[in-house]
Amino acid sequence: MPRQVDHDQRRRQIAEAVWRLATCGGLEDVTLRQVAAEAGVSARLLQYYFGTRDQLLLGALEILNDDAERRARERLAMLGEAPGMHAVVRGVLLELLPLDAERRNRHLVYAAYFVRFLADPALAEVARAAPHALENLVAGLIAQGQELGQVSRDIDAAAEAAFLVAGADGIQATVLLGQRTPEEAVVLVDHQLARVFTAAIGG
Amino acid sequence: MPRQVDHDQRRRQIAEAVWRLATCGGLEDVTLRQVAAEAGVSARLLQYYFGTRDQLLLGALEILNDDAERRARERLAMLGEAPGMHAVVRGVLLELLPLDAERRNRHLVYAAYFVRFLADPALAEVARAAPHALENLVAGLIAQGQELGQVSRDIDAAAEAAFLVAGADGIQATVLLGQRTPEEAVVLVDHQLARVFTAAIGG
DNA sequence: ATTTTTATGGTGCGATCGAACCATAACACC
DNA sequence: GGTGTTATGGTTCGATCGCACCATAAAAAT
Repeated sequence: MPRQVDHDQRRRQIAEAVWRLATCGGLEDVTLRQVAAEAGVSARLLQYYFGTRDQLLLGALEILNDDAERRARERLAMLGEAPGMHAVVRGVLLELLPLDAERRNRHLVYAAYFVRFLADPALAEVARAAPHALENLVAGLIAQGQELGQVSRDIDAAAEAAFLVAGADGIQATVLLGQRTPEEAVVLVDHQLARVFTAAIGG
Repeated sequence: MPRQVDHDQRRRQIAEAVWRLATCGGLEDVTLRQVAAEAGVSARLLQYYFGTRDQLLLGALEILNDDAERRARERLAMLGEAPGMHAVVRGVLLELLPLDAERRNRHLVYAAYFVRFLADPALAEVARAAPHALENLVAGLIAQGQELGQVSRDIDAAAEAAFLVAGADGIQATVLLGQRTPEEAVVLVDHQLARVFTAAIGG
């Protein structure tokens, strides 16, 4: 059935236009007419595929989230088999940094949506799940590292995971603002990881 | 001269209306008419005191920054004389957390402006200075702590300062999103501080 | 072959936006 | 007591917004 594919491709084409506009001028620049022009379709099509403007913003965010999760899984799979706790945690944290255009734009879009997350319940639900799941994932990996002797028993896995994720998130913002290069950001993350994991970086 | 006072009070009154609207719906809700209604003045007055809408957004941000710096100095001064490195660093980091309505609203406004920081050069300049200055301040305090024997010589002051500030910034976001209570945020920051500073919290 | 569904473009309407413009009290200055 | 300057309200205009509505070609279903 090529129909569902076409349908999803159209939605993606429109969603990408939303992202581009949001990264440049925030959500206030994401007007139906501008999105239509950016996507190269008629404004009527936005209504057809998404409905109202709020639903368009919500839909574009859902597609972005799906992309983020899929790409993260791909990159983690590229670490090879049995990658080791250190490498996996590193991979998760690096996913939060704007190391390439794709991740940079993704986090810019999240920033544009941020304030709306607090007011709009529908958006809040979409954004609520991800960060907490990330922390738990990292906490679990650190705890596993403790059982394998790669991490000291002295450290609090949950507290350390929360601060690592939060730190990566904060460093992300500084990179987006141009106050730090992506390379410097990676060095900072690795510095903290080296403290938590006794083994060296190269697995 | 009561005139300058009146002038600044009017600007502040209008700026506060901008902040309130920005925290609720982002910058797209900050329309001239809405700001005028929220501030209880006529729309004409916004033009009189700020000019165009862009200048209004810029002016409101400058007033917010002045407030932030002044309040931070006040709170740091409240630590008493000779507060110790640990307490000062803690005070700086806690200033980044939304521990009360004032700081919460302040960081919400920053979040609403964030994307625009990247596109608008005038706004970028206002936002560029603060974070880097904070990191350098914390790095200097940690280095002082090393000379006083309160901090181990093994740690990298600059790298640790950067990650502490970034971590506090990331934790701030989780608190704003309601994923963590302010109390939990303080615990997380203190956990990291206790690692860096060998002495106990209570100075 | 006809009828329904899908996919697309265009147009128009009421509301709102930013900003320029006009009017005028209140006060300052000489 | 004129005479500017400051501080304020109101009105209006062209542009744009979100969106409802209408038309229709292509495809699917019957």
